[in-house]
Amino acid sequence: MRKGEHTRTLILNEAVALASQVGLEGLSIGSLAGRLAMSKSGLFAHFGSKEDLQVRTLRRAQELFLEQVVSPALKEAQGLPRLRTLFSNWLAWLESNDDLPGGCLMLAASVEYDDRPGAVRDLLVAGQRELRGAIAKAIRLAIDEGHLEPRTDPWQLTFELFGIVLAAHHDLRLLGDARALERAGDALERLIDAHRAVAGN
Amino acid sequence: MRKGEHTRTLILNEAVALASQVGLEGLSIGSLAGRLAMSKSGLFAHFGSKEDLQVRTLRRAQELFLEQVVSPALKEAQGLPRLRTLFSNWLAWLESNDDLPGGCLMLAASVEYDDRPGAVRDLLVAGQRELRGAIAKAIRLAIDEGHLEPRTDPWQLTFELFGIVLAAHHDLRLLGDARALERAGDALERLIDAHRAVAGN
DNA sequence: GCGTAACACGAACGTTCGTACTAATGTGCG
DNA sequence: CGCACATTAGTACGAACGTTCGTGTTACGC
Repeated sequence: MRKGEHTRTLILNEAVALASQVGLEGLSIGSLAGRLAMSKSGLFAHFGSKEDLQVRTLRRAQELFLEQVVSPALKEAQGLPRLRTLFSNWLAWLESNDDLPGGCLMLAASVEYDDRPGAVRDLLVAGQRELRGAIAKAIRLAIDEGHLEPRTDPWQLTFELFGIVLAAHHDLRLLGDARALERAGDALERLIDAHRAVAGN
Repeated sequence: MRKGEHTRTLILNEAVALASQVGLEGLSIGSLAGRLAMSKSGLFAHFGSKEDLQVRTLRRAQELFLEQVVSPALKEAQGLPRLRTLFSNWLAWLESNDDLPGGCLMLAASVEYDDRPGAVRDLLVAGQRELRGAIAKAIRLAIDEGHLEPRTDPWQLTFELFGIVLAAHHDLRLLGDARALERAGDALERLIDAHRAVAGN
């Protein structure tokens, strides 16, 4: 009973790493089993289907993102400190190759499944909506704290901040440009600054 | 001699459309042949290998992008008019589902191949470098024309503008958010405005 | 209009894919 | 220790993959 869940977690961690490189569709049960030195059928028994494996893998990645990016930011004080921590954690997440040697799995899967209806896509959309909501909420709190201008549109600013993260991910992964993080940091800071309240922090 | 090239063009156009939905890796010779009502082997004869098909498909997409986005912009006057046209064409390209029912193939392939060395990745990187250079050059010209502040960093601004396009593509495709283009337009305008020279256009 | 080269086809190859069954392990409780 | 069950391995399947080959069938230059 307990052994099973343990190995399943082991499988999912490896699945996250592998899928970040070859994509959720390219993630094959055979190659995953090979990496873990176990049989294909033995691994498959933990999941009812490939789609189930894909969904669980994606959920594991979302968990990791929550643990490493969102939750630590929520421990910071409301307003700009929290907002800044959120995005600096996010940039660190893009760079960290511990769990995701192939880049952010959610971003990769978003492109891969934007045209493929199904459970994976639904999960991606739900996760994205949740994240966007969290960012917008953090912005709203920063407005309430008097850090950002009251006329700031939280959803628009969320959109633009997200774009900077996407650009950083792209340049980091495809172009291997180490300056991408620096550029992203500058861009974030300037964008926030443009919405700063006059007497703000 | 001529017949062959004609059908090959037909194949590549269909390949671009299909690959935009399922990715360059998901693009299978069998399904592509099925769409064109021709045999798998007959289609394969036009390309020495699958990688060759992938490379040619990507090149065709790059051609289309040049024709529909970059070239028309180069006909505009140097400076902000050209820069604005470039990005408004780009946003229209993201939206247009004529040739690319599954979104921009280059953006999809960038995520798919950011970890896969080979001819496809090399072509992607080269195309991206070329595009970035063209944008940075357009920005430099806008500075020379006195439209943008001289202290503007062309590469940094290129990075940030590109991020807005990425965010638009993401929201448009994954979330199906129709407001994405509007948001992107606002963001682009405000970003350009922030770098506008005091006596600028 | 004929001959030849270019083109398309169908069949088959070896592999790998996801999945289904069955048999042999291994684990943990009484 | 031994029983019951959860967990792994083994094997087999049909389908799809990229690729090769041999053979018809068109199109085009002379």
